[in-house]
Amino acid sequence: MRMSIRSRSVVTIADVARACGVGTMTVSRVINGKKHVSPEMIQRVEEAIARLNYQPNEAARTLKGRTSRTIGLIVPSLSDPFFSQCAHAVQQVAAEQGYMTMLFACEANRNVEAEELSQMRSRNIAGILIVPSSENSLEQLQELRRNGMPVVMIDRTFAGIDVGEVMVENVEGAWRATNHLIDHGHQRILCVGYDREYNSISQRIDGFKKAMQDAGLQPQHLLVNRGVAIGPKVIAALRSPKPPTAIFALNNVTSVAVLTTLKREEIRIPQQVAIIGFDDFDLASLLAVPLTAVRQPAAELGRHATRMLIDSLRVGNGTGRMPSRIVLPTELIVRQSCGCEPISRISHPR
Amino acid sequence: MRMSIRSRSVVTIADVARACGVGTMTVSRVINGKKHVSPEMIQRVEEAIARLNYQPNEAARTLKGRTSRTIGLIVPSLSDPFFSQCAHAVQQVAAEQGYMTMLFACEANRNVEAEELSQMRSRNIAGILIVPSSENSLEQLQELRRNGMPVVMIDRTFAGIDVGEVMVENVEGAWRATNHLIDHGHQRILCVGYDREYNSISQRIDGFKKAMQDAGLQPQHLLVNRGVAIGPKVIAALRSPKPPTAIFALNNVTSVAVLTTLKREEIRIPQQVAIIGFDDFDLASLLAVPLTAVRQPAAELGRHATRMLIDSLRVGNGTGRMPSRIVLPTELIVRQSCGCEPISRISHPR
DNA sequence: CGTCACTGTGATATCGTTCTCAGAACTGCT
DNA sequence: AGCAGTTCTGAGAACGATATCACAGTGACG
Repeated sequence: MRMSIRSRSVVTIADVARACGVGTMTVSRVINGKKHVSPEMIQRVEEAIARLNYQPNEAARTLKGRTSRTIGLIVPSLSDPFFSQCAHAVQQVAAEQGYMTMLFACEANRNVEAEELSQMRSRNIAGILIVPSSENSLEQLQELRRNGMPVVMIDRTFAGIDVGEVMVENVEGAWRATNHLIDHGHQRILCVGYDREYNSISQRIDGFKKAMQDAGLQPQHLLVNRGVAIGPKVIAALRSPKPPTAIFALNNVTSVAVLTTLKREEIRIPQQVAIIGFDDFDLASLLAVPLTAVRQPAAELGRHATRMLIDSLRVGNGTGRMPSRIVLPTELIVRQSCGCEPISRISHPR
Repeated sequence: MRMSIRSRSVVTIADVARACGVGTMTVSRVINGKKHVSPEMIQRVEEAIARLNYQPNEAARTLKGRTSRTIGLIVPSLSDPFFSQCAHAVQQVAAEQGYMTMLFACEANRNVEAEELSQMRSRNIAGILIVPSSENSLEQLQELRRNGMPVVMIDRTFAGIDVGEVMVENVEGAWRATNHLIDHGHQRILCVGYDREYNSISQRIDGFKKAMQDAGLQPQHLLVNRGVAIGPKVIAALRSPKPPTAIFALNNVTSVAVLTTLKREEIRIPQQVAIIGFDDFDLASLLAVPLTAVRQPAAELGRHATRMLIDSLRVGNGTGRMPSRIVLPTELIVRQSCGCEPISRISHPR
């Protein structure tokens, strides 16, 4: 009754030790590259490890107190290319540094986000990267911080929590985009978007306002709650007495929603209304009217955040220190939806 | 010297037991919903768990032999919306079933894929979902299978390995797309794509061939290796003596590459060349010429695969049984790049 | 030659959980 | 009463790795 059908092939450190005729500690020291092992012993052990195809059991290592060498990443969604690019970069950098990534898409569901955070605690996650979706999980994050868990927020922040932050220059980006429209002679510009509760979005709104006010123009806003169809409201605004002649869309999904509606209503861009979006995407240049957009360096965001997190794991294994802040620049990618000539006409084709 | 600066707040099962004045086994039984615990005891323990904010340590559970309740997902890339949608669905279904997802994008790098698989072994992953990128890791997968690890392949398979499979009807999809072009009167159709070594792609090629042969037409192919720019080759073909009048693109990235090139060269779609792509994407309808494409149910693929995997975890905890196979249907989304009228003209707007 | 510092090695305890087994208390049945 | 079969409970041994401590050996230095 002792032998199972298949021995499950679990080679343990003890097996390796036995094969070498040494103690487990010697093997452990070799695995972890610690001092106080003679060269020939290292070789002997390494041979045995290779021969037996031994791999350390991470669960045991984690249990014994070592960091789990796994970082958690929470994003609102993977369908949005901004987040998926970001996630990809995170995963890549983490892997380079010997960390695994545990990925969650919370789909902006508050309870899910909370559940995911609690799962992470359960699993001795080494650190957390999060594009936070709601203030509801702030308390939980605080609690994790207090226990020394490093946390880095990406793209958005909430006040009053000492976490690392990696953001983009939202104010500048929005300011530049708005100015570009103003330079085209637009005076009535509508700022459209969701989720004004996120500071990234509200920063963009600030940038828009500033540009308008600097030009002595009256900013107009159309901000709706998530789940509300924004298209009809845009159409309504366009049919009002003094309609906007340009639209500034505050993010990816807003741009797409607006473009879809404009197309359905056969409203011509940029003749009837110009549009600039915040957050560029791959296919923007292949659209019916190539979209002028503020490019956010999504992958860079992920890379920086991951490095920041892993750095703080390295140094701050004690109390988990050093919340810091990185702000990355954006770039205005001029295509045609703003009213500019096709790029191929004014510069070299590409 | 005993007290650390912060006690790290690790509430263990023993703390809960002590708080209730019972043994740890009783608490364990309550946590796992096992029999032989009195109702009032269950309540007492549950209260203490809530009060102390206790959460079981997954590392310890995993070590003790329980499944790690984590599944691994390997996809070639997250930038491709097909995979990111799929990944999202996986993550969602897994979460519903109480499993976490460990996500990897191997970026079609053979060594990375191998490394990831070995990491998974190390971490007592309960099961593996993979969109395989190369035959190189087949052996490793076999090895894992032999040790009772459930494996489900998504979208592609390789012969000679007994894993679960979730695929789409590639042959039918390609056949239908090709026929649609033939119905438009096209006789010289070029089938373009990468990665012919994947069976999903080769099945699409088969479907294309079959449709052409059924119609008594000569199939033409343009198949290049990954990393090769396909655009120039397409242009060359279009400038040949008897140029194709339609293109069938074998996947997402091919469609986009071809569209980009056609746009740059100012070749009109569908007048100069019609195009249908395999694998639809969100923005296809907003493109300069809305792309007719074969829609693959990416999310469904992920969902089914995850369910299959988790089912096999549930039943086959012994030897890891039941490789099975699911094939999902595709759908031809007719837009305008094939030469059809705009949808809004021939049916209700949407 | 004794003390010290350092290298190389292994026995043992420990991490937090669950499994095994054993016992206590209670039933029901001869 | 005696015995078997429940239900409820807990002590102790795992799981596989690492930290700690102990000990032997080797020079170095006074």
